[in-house]
Amino acid sequence: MKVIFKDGNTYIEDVENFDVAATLDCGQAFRWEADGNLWHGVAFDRRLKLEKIDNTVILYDTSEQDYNEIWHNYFDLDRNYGEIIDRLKTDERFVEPCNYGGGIRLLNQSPWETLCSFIISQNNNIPRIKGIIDRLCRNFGEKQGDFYTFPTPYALAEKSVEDLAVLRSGFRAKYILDAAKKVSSGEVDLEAIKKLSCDEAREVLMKICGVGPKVADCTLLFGLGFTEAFPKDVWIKRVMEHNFGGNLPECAVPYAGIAQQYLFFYARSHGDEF
DNA sequence: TCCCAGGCTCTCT
DNA sequence: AGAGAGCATGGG
Repeated sequence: MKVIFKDGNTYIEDVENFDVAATLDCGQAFRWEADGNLWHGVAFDRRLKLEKIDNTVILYDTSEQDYNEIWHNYFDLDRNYGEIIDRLKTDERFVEPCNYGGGIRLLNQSPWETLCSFIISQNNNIPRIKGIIDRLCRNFGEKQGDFYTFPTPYALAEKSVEDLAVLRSGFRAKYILDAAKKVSSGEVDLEAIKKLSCDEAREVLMKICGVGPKVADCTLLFGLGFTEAFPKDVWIKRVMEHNFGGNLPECAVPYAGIAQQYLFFYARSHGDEF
């Protein structure tokens, strides 16, 4: 991999295991849209347009500083996915999922946005999750040029369930507010729990009303860097039943969250029995 | 129309 | 501890 800054763009050349479309559309983040081969979205209060041409990922209008401070880590470019995939493939059942989804990279997202987004995700479908998050940003985020930032927990903590009716998020509104209150008050310190063990951090997150094991594990995995977190949604539960007898094989345990992404992506398009 | 969605809380055993 | 109802809303 080689990173070049030229004409105001960032070019990531010879990049391995980076399928831009799969990474942005596999259900780990909800603020990315495709316009043909070009993807655009917002993360960490910055707008980004990107696409992959041949084996180069181009981040448009991105300074060296933004790349170094935001996008390099956001796209998890320090991780060697090839090694992880090789290890997973020592178990036959991971071969097809890895071949199919091996271009998915974990997005290291903002902890608060991740927590809030996956609270909204519960018992919901991806198109509607995106719609609710879009309305959340438009109504309570900050307008910056042609986009809206993700609202802070402080901005949301002072709102009421009635205020949030514009989101049409149903029973989840009260959960969003409880999360906003606990995070903004420091009762749940999203930075501090990065230093805890995965189990301890999960326990803290679950103090929020509306955060159970699944939402907590998504937050741990996509927002707090715990690759051993293993979110179990309806798809993964079926995959685990049908193919793994309920337990992950040893080779997947340290990277359970990454393995989970491959299994989720594969199962959604191929069905859960393989 | 019906079923379901990247679940969780509450209640009842 | 485990099972089941109810939850808001709208996409397919």
